[in-house]
Order: sequence, then C-alpha cells, then structure tokens
Amino acid sequence: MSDLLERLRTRGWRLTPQRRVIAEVLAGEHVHLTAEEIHARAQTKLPETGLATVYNTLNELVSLREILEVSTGEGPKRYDPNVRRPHQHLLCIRCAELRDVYPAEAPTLPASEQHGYEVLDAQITFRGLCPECRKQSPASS
Amino acid sequence: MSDLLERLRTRGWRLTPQRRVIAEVLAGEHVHLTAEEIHARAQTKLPETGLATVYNTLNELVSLREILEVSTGEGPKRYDPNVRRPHQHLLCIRCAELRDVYPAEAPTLPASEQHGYEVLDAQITFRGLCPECRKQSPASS
DNA sequence: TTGAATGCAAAGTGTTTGCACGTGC
DNA sequence: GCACGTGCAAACACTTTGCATTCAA
Repeated sequence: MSDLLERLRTRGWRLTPQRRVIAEVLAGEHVHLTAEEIHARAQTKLPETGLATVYNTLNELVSLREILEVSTGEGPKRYDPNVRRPHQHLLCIRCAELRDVYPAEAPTLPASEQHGYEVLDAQITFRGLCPECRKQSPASS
Repeated sequence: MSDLLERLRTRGWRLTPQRRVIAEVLAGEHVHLTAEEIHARAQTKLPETGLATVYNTLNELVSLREILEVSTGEGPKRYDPNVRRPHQHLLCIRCAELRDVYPAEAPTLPASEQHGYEVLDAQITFRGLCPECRKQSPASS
C-alpha cells in the first residue's frame, strides 16, 4: 500500500507530519481527490495542516513523479497516486467522480497524422454517468 | 468555411457585430485559440469588443453545440470550431499548441471495465512536442 | 544548527456576473 | 419598443507566492 512513504524516505525527502499525513491520504483512497478534499481529510488527522502546504506538497510529488495531476476540464484538478501501473480514466460528467480503468490497448497515432510532432504519450478519458448519477436522471446531456 | 454564421442565423441567433466577428475568428483559424487570443483577434476587426462578451459568446456557442471547449490541463481553455467531424487532439506540452488529428479508430471500453457507468464518449489527447519546440530542445521532459 | 517546510494572507490566473447603457429585430 | 446583448469592473474559484516562524535531520 503506502510504500509511497518508503520510496520518499529513501529519496531523501524531508518527512514532516504534514507530508506524512498527505501521503497517507493519497495512498488510502481509491478515488482521485481534489486538493481541497485532500486538505479536509488531512486536517481530520492533523488539524495544523494548511491548504498551501497541501498544494506545495502535491506539486512536489508531481515533480518527483510519485503522483499524477489530472485535470477534468471542469473544476479543480485531481491527484492520482497510481503512477506505477499505466491506466486510463473514467469520468462522471455529472458529479466529476474520476476512477481508473485498465483497458486493453493504448492507441497510437499513425505517422501520417503526427504532423512533425514527437509524440510522447496518449491520454484517454472515457466520459459518462456513474451508477449514482444514472439513478438520479438516466439521460439528457 | 463560415456556414457557422448561416447556421446561427437560421437558429434565430441575435447577430450583433461582436458576435459576427467572434464567429469569423473561430471559423478562420485552424489552430485552437484561447479566449484571450480570440479577443485580441476580434479587437483588430472591431475594437469595441470586450473580453466578457467573448466569454459570454463562446459559452453560448458551446451550449448550442456549435463549438467545443477543450481544456489542456494547463492554462486557459481552448475553443475548437470543428464540431462536425469527430476527431482527437494533439497537444504540445511545451507551447500548448493544440491541433486536430484524425486517427483510425475510437477506443471503446470493455463492459468488464465500465464499473456500472453509462459510457458516453472517449476523449483522446496525444501529447508531445510540436516541430517548433523540438528544434529548441529536442528532449527532456 | 540550519536550510527547508510551514501557516497565513496576499497576489495571480482564468472566468463569471451585476448593472446601467445601447441595439437588433 | 423592448428583450436581449454589451462593456466595464467587481466578484469568483482555484492555485501560487512572500514572509516570518518552526522544525527535521
């Protein structure tokens, strides 16, 4: 589970209580949270945790490539602790829940469509309605 | 080209000079612009054009499904006038240029990975370096 | 001990909104 | 004529930054 903390320690990361709690929140969740949500959960464990520290820490973890920053196109970014296993995302367009999916193949862009770009990766987001939101109103976009 | 204006007129859209100019800017460009860029171009044609009006108009066109709003994950949103032909995007991670690509297949999510969602569509963004940015510094992320 | 991390509040972006004025139909 | 569009500035949501203080190593 949270070998995240292990890895960070061996990489010489300065381990403060706030950082530990933030890393725990990330590792303990299976849905991808926003900075505010991470802050709220962190504060229940350690009240003296500022929102700015949460942002600072998240940005640092992104730079260290220990988490992924995911923008849903609407509202705040979400942070994905699952960097080890390549995956794609499934987004609820109503409630913005974001979860991982593991489909078969990653698409590639034919050379004829690369237009001189050096293509590094492809990011896929499936969009739809989560089970909860389907109940409330099955259709309409 | 700009049958966009045709369609809007027949849909009973109130056609002001500002709206005409904004629609022309959208139709005339092959790269996807930000609201600021659209505003700047619109002002060269019609100086009395406010940024708020640009945002209002773009949002309205999005609701009318005459343009697409595309978030690049970093920085401002971009607006894609190409709503007729299904396509995907190629994004430069350095300069944020965004262009359309037309690869073969749209991926589908196997039922076993749908987790109770009603999947509506899939959005693919290929990420890489555009020709210009490759010149300046071919690698490093 | 000391450089790095923290909380807070202020600043920064990108976007939306309230309101008085102007205008397409 | 009048409902709707406009420009402007203020408000807004999210994120970053400056600075004095605290603390992990």
